[in-house]
Amino acid sequence: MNYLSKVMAHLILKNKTFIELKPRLPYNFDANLHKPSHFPSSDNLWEKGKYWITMVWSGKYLGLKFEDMKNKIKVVIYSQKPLSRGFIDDLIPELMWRFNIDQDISGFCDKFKDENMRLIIKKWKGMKPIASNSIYETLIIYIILQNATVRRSVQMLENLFNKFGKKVQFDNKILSTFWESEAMAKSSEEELRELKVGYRAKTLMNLTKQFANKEIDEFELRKKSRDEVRREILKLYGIGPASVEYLLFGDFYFLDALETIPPWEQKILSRLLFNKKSVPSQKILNFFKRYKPYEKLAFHYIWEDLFWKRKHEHIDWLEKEIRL
DNA sequence: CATCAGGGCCCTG
DNA sequence: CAGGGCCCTGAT
Repeated sequence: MNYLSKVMAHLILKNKTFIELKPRLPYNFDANLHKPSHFPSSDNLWEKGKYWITMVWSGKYLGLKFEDMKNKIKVVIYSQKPLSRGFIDDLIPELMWRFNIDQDISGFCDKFKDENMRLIIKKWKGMKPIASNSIYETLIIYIILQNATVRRSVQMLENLFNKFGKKVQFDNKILSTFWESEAMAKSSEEELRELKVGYRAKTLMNLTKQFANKEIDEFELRKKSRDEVRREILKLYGIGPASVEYLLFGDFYFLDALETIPPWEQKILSRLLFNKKSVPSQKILNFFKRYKPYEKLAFHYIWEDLFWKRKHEHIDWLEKEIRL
């Protein structure tokens, strides 16, 4: 296969399987499937009440379409060929986990009555952390976030998609997919560097090999406590306190895990909460203690509320803190 | 032009 | 435990 035909070949996913998921209430479809603070990537697409994302699962490339049906979620699973009953039976619990369909956060939504949080909860009640991806894929994203501006992170991820992933066509969309760790493990640090990932090539390769060698078991990790997960993940080369902070909340759904505030978030929260240029991060951490045991979830509500606002109103000071 | 910092982390001394 | 180096890119 020559280079051109590889680039052009989209997988056509025309087989459809319909399922319905029943989310635990309170549940907010749009606030869960779209996080405006995240950078855009070509493996997913959101519009009000609808969400498309690709998935690599058990060696198959899938397209998922979610639709908001009030208190249930309609999911269409697109695939190249019909899916077996067994395949679907394995997939459903994974969707339940990845899209955090069943977590109960009513304790948080009902508990806090301070003026600021009350108004934010009123808007976003039912917003939860969402992994959307496997832990391998998520760690890749965290690595390309490190020490880079948004534009560069986007560029790195798209380069990786184009080299190692596929393009799939379903429901009139063409989206990128991630890849299986084995595909990247066959590559080399030098080849990765050509994709402009810089010194992260070493980190990506290292991580990829550990997954390809099955040294990390995502499903076992999900059963462990917050501190066990933190310890295990920090052992990984290239994953430090900032990345693990995101991971514990965003992928393992620990709602209290708030221990470090990265510098750029510190600047934004200093302004938002204290109307000052730079407040010590300890002071910010102390502020969130009032939301115990939901410190990180409270952070998430405040953070995403700000970025939802940014979608339809210009916030001058915020724009200056977001380095594109 | 050159220099520098940026959604960090590792390694060294 | 502080601080230099790391790839690349756009800002200054």
